[in-house]
Amino acid sequence: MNTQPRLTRNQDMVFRVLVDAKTPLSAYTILDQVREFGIRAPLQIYRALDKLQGWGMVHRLESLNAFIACARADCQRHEMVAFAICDKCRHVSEFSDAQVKAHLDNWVGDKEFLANQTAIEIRGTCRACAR
Amino acid sequence: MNTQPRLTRNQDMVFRVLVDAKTPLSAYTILDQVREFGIRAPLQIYRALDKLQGWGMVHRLESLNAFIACARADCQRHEMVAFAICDKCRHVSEFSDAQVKAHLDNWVGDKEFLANQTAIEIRGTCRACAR
DNA sequence: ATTCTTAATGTTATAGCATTACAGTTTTTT
DNA sequence: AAAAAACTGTAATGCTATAACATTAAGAAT
Repeated sequence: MNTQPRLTRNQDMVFRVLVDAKTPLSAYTILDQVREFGIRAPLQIYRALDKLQGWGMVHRLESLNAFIACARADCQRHEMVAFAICDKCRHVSEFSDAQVKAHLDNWVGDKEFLANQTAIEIRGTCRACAR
Repeated sequence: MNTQPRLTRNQDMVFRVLVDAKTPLSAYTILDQVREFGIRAPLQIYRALDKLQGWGMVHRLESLNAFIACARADCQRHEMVAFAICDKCRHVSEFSDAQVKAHLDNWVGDKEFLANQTAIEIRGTCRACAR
């Protein structure tokens, strides 16, 4: 988890696209939106995403194969983060629960498992879509 | 979450492969192992996996795009399940933590989010690989 | 038993997601 | 200025998943 320098051109473009979209985007969708600025290949997107993830500015949603900008103004804190993903409108709520983190930490501690990264993704229907 | 009838030929083959492998397998890896029995197309695997997942006999590991047989002898109970995945040896520990479940239920309850399915996947290094 | 209905199968083609390999450029450090 | 490190560009390829359509098998009802 590196410390974050100034963004490069590609990184900045990718990040802006994700910030503007309120919804998760696949790498190829991002690509489509930056083609007009000269980016042509998927790898250019994936490389930028890797860096942005490393800095905690972007999260990968494993169950969607998609990416979303970090919801928190200050992207420095990296506690355990969880997502509630609406399967109807694709809205994503990001939250972090200290108690959930504590319990999982506890479990892996017991097993002497060295946790690196944790994905918690709840799929379902948000309140707005539930009617 | 259907009730489970007797397995069909394809379902049975796919399930056996997953039970024998102690480690998660991709759909295409499964396919390779059942080609000799006449299965030729990915879709045949995916269809069997869908059913097996519906019956709780197989879990999908979202962060690996892979599948694993349920670790519990009795595959009927479907509480919230979590996985600790070793990135070195690919060993997967399946566990379920009532307290984690309670906290997440709590959170989604507050938000009036209708949870359907929850993935909790901890990536890291297991004890055996940590030396 | 024959019909009706539903579920599962087989096959081809295609869509969507991600990485390897290699060459070149820019930026930072010394 | 030279060396090292980070980033970029491009093409090719590999892995994951589904759409569409035709067929077959299995179970239920009369």
